[in-house]
Amino acid sequence: MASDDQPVPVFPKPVTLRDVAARAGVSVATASKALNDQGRMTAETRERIRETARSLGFRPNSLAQSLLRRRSFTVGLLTNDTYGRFSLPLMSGISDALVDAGVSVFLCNVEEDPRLGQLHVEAMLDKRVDGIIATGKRIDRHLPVDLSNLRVPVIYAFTQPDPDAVAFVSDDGGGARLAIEHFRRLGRKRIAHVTGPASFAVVHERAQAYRAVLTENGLPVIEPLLGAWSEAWGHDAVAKLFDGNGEKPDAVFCGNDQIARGVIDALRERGLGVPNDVGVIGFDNWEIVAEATRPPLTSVDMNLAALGREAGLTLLSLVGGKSAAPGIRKLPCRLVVRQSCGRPPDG
Amino acid sequence: MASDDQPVPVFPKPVTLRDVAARAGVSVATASKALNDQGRMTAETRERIRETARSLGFRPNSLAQSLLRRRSFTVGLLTNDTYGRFSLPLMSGISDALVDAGVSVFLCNVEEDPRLGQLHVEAMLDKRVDGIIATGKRIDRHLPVDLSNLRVPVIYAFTQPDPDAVAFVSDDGGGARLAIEHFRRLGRKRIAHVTGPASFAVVHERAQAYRAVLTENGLPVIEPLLGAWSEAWGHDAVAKLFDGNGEKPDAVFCGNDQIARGVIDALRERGLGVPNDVGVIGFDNWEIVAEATRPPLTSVDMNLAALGREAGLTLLSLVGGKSAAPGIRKLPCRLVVRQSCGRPPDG
DNA sequence: CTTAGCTGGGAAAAGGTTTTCCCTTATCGG
DNA sequence: CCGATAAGGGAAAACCTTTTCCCAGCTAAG
Repeated sequence: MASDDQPVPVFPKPVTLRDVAARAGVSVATASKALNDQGRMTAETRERIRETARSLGFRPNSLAQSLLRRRSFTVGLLTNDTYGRFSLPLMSGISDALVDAGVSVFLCNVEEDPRLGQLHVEAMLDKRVDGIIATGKRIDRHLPVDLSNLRVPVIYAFTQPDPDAVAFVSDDGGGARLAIEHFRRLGRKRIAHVTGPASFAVVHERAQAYRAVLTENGLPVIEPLLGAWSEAWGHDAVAKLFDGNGEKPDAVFCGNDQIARGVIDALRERGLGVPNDVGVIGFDNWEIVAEATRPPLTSVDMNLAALGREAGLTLLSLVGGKSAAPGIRKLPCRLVVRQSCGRPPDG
Repeated sequence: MASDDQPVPVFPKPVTLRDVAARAGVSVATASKALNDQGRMTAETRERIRETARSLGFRPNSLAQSLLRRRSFTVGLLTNDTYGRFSLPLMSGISDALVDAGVSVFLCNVEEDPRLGQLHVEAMLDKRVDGIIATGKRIDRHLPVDLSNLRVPVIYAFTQPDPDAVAFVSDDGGGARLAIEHFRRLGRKRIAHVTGPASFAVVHERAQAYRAVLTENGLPVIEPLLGAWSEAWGHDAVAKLFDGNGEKPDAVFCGNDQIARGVIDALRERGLGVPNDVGVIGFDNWEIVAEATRPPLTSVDMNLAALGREAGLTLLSLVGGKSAAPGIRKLPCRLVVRQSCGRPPDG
């Protein structure tokens, strides 16, 4: 009585199926059936109910549906990639694959904190997610959580904790091949490889592909230079490659775009032109870096969005009760050609 | 009969409160009360029920709780920041503020697609999110969706669609002040400003602060150079600033870290040393860029995680029925000092 | 011994939807 | 006109939890 005027904004009560039914003069059962194309009734009744629902702005309460169907139409995405460089493109692909099925995605960044990971996983399970997708920064950089023996299906993207898990990763060996073959086709003869630390599995996988392609083609193999994933390392590596007395490389395949950036800067400092004197290819195709490089950097793209799509669709089929063979699925990379290797294809 | 052996993994049925109650020999009502510290019963009964729940691994079904409480303990985060450079730190802050309240976050990237935006917002509302946080790439870069008159509270972070909305943004003017004051304290006299396009509100806000601080201190104002948010523009801007005949700047305040990067590279090409000849400060403190710059870049950090925290907490109080004054809340930036201005504070 | 009051615990409704089963009425063939 | 059948629609259970009563039994005061 004292205060009819609330300053707090009051939100209207959602309209329920019951409201629709009452307004249309039928039972909730009939209303439900009308809206879901179930049961039998005259076309007019069905249409009348639908029209009523429309005019009232009825939207079924997903919580009630989920409770009954034992499916929440949500999935969880776990990541520890703070800046989202990998996980966001992945997320886009996943979301893209799932949005049409009406599935939404909980994103949880667990950093490297097992406690936080545990907390988020429990929150997801309590919310009855239909499944979980776990990503890492790299295939052998796992999340600080144990997801085995959960009550829901789990899919790994860009990481693989154990051989029995269902995992989608990029074919890094294939990506390396793509790069080296590209150099070869352009006539490059002495191709070097500057990459990240030995502690990463992909470093070895790519190095192996690098050696294989060169050997297959009778080109000299320069022992890959392992270092950090940084620009600074790219810079230093150029010193090792170009400051000696031996024959100099005419191409450098880099483990990521930042290394490539450092390599290009260092080459410029030595008066070597890219792409004329030396061709450079990066990895990751991190557009914001690759495009800003001078010249714009040709780079191997891991197709993360596509990878996310596949992971999303597979999770969906798992949720639907189908089974999926355990193990790794490698998805192909693609080469994005810019101007750091010379002779772009169309021009 | 024909096939007892399913190859599909079968997930165990979740244990319900009913199971706990049956096992403990009480009614579900009593079981519920025992677990929620409600109602009256002997301490032994309560403990027995709790022990039973523990041993059975009971976790309450969040969907059922939500249905009853009319709160889903989820919020939606809308963004159009594909690479997540801004939205991921924001997300971390939000998540951090909400996880203790048991709230999970749906992340939706709507790109620039109104249809996708609509789709995601409807999915969120159907899932009965308790509220929505909308972010943009910049304060005047809005999402392609209309969030007014929704059934749930909405908070904007890093963007503000209209003056009546509740919005949290960084204090870009204050950030600019921080940078210029820093230069001034270090004794820089001719401070230039190279920034983004005129179409961004923050460009003007920062430029105004830039002019104000210089004027207050009797230092010369060099008309800010507006261009793109790119390295290339930073590069070009140096030509405009340093290739003429007039007196040269001894400091450049840049609109983002990429511009700063371009500026530093261009200065180096002209034989000008950073920080000795020219000091440089960036904006955004995008660590992966700022730290890789040579020398490492001093940069204004927008405290996005803190901003996300505030936004999250405010949304929570709004959901709790409290009200929040409409309008913008500006949160302070901070200056992260590295080596691009000379004389770091401690050493 | 009666009655008020407390204690421990349970029955049932509520939340919103879907689905199964049942009932009523109309239609049709004979 | 009778019985069978189909058509249209409704009642109620189910999903799982919380919360509001309510009841039975006991204690203590009068």
